Amino acid sequence: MAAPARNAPVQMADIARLAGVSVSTVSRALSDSLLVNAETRARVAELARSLNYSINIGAQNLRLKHNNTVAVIVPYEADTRQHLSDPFFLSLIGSLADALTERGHDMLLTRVDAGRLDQAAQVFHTGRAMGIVLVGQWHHHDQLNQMAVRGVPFVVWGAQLPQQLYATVGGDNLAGGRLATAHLLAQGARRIVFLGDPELPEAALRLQGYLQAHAEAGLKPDPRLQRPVPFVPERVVPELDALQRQQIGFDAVFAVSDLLAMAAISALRQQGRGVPEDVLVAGYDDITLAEHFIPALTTVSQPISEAGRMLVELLLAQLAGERLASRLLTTALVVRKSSQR
Amino acid sequence: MAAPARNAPVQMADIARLAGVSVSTVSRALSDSLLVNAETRARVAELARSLNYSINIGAQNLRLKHNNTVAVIVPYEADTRQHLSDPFFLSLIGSLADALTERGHDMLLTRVDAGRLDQAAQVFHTGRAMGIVLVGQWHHHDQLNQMAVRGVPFVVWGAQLPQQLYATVGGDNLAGGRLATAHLLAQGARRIVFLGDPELPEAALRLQGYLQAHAEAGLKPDPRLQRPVPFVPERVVPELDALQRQQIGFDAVFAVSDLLAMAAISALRQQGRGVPEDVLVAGYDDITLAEHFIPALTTVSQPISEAGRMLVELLLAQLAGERLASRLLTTALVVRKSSQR
DNA sequence: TGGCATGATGCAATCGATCCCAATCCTGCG
DNA sequence: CGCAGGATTGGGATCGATTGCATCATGCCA
Repeated sequence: MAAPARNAPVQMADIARLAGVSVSTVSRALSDSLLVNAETRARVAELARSLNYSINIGAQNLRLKHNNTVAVIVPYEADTRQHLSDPFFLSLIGSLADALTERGHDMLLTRVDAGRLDQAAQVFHTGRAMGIVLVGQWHHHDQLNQMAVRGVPFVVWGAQLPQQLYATVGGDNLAGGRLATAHLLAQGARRIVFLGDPELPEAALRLQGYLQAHAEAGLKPDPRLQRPVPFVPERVVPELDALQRQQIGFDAVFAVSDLLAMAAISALRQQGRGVPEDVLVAGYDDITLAEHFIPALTTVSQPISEAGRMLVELLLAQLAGERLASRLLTTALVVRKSSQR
Repeated sequence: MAAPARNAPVQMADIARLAGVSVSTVSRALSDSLLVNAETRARVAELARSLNYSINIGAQNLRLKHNNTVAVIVPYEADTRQHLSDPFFLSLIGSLADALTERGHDMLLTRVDAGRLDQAAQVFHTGRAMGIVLVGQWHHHDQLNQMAVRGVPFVVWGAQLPQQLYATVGGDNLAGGRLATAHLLAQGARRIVFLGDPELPEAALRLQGYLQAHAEAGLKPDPRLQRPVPFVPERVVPELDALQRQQIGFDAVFAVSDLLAMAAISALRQQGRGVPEDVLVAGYDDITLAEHFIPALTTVSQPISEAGRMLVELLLAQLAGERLASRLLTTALVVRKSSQR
């Protein structure tokens, strides 16, 4: 058994003493500097290994004034005390973790109150992270512009807005909304419910796509079919019930997230209406389960792992001084059972 | 507009100069020390606020030799290059993020090759984190015991094993397996397929529960019904096809994860067998979608957010010097459509 | 009026690394 | 034999904070 080096945070000084050299030399040796004699270098390296030494990153960062951790910040709505649960965001976090690990960066996962989004900058100002990836929907354009002006390096997953001073990566929400809607129309649907909160830039763009598709088909959708529900599955049932009560007919549903779409299908079932027999449904995100859901869910896929890589790439570019433009990722319609009679 | 403090990492020295006092005083003032005159204290605080100063955590940690970030480590299988996608683990990560945020800790999310699990300790030895939460299935009991011996503070989400020197938090897998199986038996099933890889301690325990339930009912399950599939939905189809080809009949399926269960339902559909009419199915985890799946999925729920809190609690206790025992979280059977004729 | 307790502040060492600037040793050449 | 110059190595300042101890002014009491 190896020595149980219990309370022994080995450090350079220890190695130096044991090797009979100075800390300077140890430091150089461990960073493979050619300035130190090959033999000494080997001896020090060996000693370090056998002592199970690992450098103190904090001290190193302080001295070098650098830092390779990236903060991934997920805002939450303080009022709903909403927890981290939407599969899409979780997947995005997973993909960010993968992308960052691949490039040798650490990932700090933090949550902040969406109302105090400027707090996000703290993680940068305190030197905990070199840059920030902001994940999630938000209504806080201005706060973000402020942060950008203050020189905080960050990128955002979300929609592109006019006058934005920061870089975003996001799916092409307009195209996505248009694709899904056009598909439903092509399948014969004429009264398509839109489920989503247009207060959020991403949902708003999808709604625009929805309207555009109608226009292209020479149709004008009934505005009563646009139902502003937040990203909360529980809110879907009452919405559909309301439609029924108000006798507003519909033959299809386009939801801004798969979670909402699935909740809708389930609610329709309760009402005794089958999908896709009676109502066609399309969702958004293409989460893992969309495919396995019954009926398999037609949806707009967002390239999640590309999103992670892209966000990281943009952030790193920004840190390197370049200023890359925002990226619009192409979204694709995935046609499955739920939208085909 | 506030001054765009572009490249100005304000620091104590700056405040000191502007306030006409020494850094010592600033340091004390900002930490509300009674040693400094109330008036000076206020002046310094005000100055700090107006300069938008925030302390450099790295330097502070170095000096104080403390640290409040916790590393959450998700091992991955190097061969499958498996990405972070299982909803259950992602949810667990979410709940950990919540629990840690609540207690004011930072969360470092890291991935390591499951084969080199000892690398996990690096994050501690380099001083990046004060402790570790290890998430996910593993076959690496020994490496973990090693880490424990070396004094690395960590807790594990997983099964309790004999001779383990570290603390775990996990669902009561035995009870879970027993509950689900007993329920299926009570519904009249007699030949229940078990889908899961018993190489993983958690799945093994669920299998044990499966066997126990049979024994309690005075039944002996056909061993050919135990199908070792990894946590990968794609592997389910061939498995069920094989059963069909080999003419091994069955009237129910118990899968060790909801993802597998859903894949199974979908595969059965392909074979032309309905759930629950022809085959009863139960899953495990109770992920968000289990409820919305059609048919709604009977499953064993694991208290995810409690899990997050518990893991954090155990880790913090360990860091405080106490050594709390491992925790077995009670699992509950959630009966839904998929298991009821 | 001198002595001393008390309150407020500053100096300088320290945390664990890095790296500039010597200092030392060795070798080769004039 | 002396010295230039290269190869190694060490000393000590530094990164941005914290804190023990010294210092200094003040006020109170004998």
